[in-house]
Amino acid sequence: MLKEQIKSLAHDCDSCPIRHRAVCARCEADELERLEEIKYYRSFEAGQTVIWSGDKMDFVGSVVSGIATLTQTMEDGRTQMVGLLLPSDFVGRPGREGSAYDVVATTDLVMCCFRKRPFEEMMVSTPHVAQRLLEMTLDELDAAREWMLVLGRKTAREKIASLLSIIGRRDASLNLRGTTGAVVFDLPLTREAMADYLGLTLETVSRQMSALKRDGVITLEGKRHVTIPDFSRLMDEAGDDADGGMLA
Amino acid sequence: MLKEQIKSLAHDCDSCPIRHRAVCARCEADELERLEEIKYYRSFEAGQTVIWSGDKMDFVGSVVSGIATLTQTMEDGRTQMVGLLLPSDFVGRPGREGSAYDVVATTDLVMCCFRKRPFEEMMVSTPHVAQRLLEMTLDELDAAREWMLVLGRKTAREKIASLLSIIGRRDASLNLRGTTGAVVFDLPLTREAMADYLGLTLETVSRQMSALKRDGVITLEGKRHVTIPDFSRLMDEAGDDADGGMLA
DNA sequence: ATGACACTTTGATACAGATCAAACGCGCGA
DNA sequence: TCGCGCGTTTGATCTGTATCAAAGTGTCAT
Repeated sequence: MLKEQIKSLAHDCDSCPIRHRAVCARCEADELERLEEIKYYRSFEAGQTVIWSGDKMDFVGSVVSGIATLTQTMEDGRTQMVGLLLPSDFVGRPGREGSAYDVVATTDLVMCCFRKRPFEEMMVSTPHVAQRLLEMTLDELDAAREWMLVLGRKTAREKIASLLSIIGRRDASLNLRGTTGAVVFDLPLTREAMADYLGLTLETVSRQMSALKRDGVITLEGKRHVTIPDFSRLMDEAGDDADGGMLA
Repeated sequence: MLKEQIKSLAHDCDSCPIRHRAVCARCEADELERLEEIKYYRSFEAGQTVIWSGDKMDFVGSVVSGIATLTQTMEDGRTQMVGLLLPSDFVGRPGREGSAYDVVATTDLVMCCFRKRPFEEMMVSTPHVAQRLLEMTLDELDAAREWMLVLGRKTAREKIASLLSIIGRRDASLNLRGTTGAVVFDLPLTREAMADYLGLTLETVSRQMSALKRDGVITLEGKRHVTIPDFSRLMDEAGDDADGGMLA
C-alpha cells in the first residue's frame, strides 16, 4: 500500500483499515472524536528501530500497516523475540514510563500513536477503551503461553511448522480465506528473525525449511514466497492437534 | 496456615490476606458487597486438579493461599508449565467458556471463586474490577515474555538460577525482607515441576541443582530448603544484569 | 554488465542436554 | 521395625542443535 494512500485514509477513523480490530474498536462516535484529538501518525522504514528498551516512551499506539517485533536482549547479545506486532496490535503499556523491549519495524510500518498522558486519562474516563485493551491483552497472554510451549518443548522442525501455521492462519483470516485449500503467503521475516522468534540459530532454521520443502510439506518460490498445499499436514508437523485447539 | 483459620478469615473481605493485591484491590465498600454476594471458597489438596484443559469453567477466581500451576500438554504427553499462580493471582478468563489449560494445585490451595456470569456483568458495570484485572494481566504478560527469554535462550544452569531468583525475590517481597542479605526459602516445586517450568528434563534439573550447590551459589538442607548466601551472585548466574531490569 | 553486500544454504564437527538405567534416601503405613 | 513407594541423585551413552566455516543467490548502485 502506498504511503500516500495510507495518509489519506488514515486521517479519518471511519475509513481506517484497523478501525474494528484495534483498541478503538468499541468506541462510539464521540469517543472517536476525543481520540482524534490526541492521535498522530508515524511512519518507519523497514529495519528502523521504533524505540529502544529502557527509553522513555511518551506515546502508545496501534500498528496500522506493516509488521514490528518486540525483542529482549541479554548483555552478551543473545536475543529473543517476545512479540510479533501485526496490524491492529497495540504497542506500549499505559502507566509505564519506559519501554521494556526493543521495538523494531521489520517491514515499512505505519503507526497510529496517542499521546500517553491524555490516553491514560481516557482509559479511566472511557470504559470502552479499557475494555477493549483488556480483551486484547488477554489474547496476547494466550499467544505468549502458546509460544512458551513452542519454545520449551518443541523440536526445531515442529517450531518452524508452528511458525508457518501461525502466519498462514493469520494471513488466511486477514484475507478472508479459509485454511481448507492451499495457503499461500509471503514470509515477513528473515531467517534470522525466525530464529529469534523460535529460540534457534539461523542455520537450523534454514536447514529445517529445506527439510520441510524436501518432504513436500511446503513449496518455496524464492526465499520468501511460501505455499502450503495441505494445511492439516503442516499442523501435524507442528505437533498441534488437527483443529488447533480453538476456543471460544 | 490451618484450613479453619482461613475459613474464618476469608469469609470477610476486610481481613482477607490478599485484599489489597487481588482483582478486588481497587474496590470500594459497596463494590465489595456485590462481590461478596457472588463469591464462595473452594479448597484443594496438594496434587488435586482444579480444572482440566477444555473443561467448562463456570467460575473465575483468586488464589488465596497455596500455589497452583497452569500447564499445557501435547498429544504425546510433553508438557510445559505456562503459569505459576501465587496468592492473589487470578484464574480464568472472563468471556471464555472452557479452560485453555490444566490448572493443578501443587500445594494445599484455597481459592476465592466468583460465579462467572455475575462476575462478567460486574466487569462492565464496575470499572474498578476491570481496571485492576487489566493491570494484573499486563503484569502477567510481562512475566510471560520474560519467561520466553528464559525458555528460548538460556542454558540449563541459567534457567535454574532464573527460577531460583524469581522464587527468592517473590518470597522476600511477601515477607517484607530485602534481597541484600542471605535469602532462605522452601521450594514449592518438585524437580519434575521445575523441569516442566523450564523446558528441561528432571535429570538435568537435578544435575544443575547439584552443580550450583557444589559451586557455592546455593546451599541445600534436604531437597527443598534453599539458602542463597549472595543474591547478586545468583543473578549473575541467571544472566540477568544486576538490578534485574526493574521498571516502574 | 559488474561488483558489493545482505541474506541464505550447505557442510563438518563439537557439545549441551536428552535418554536409558540403576541406586539412593526418606517418610509412612503395616 | 520393616519394607514399600515416591522423589531424587548419579552414571553412561546418544542425539539434536549449536558452532565454525565456506560457498551460493539475488538485488541494487555504479
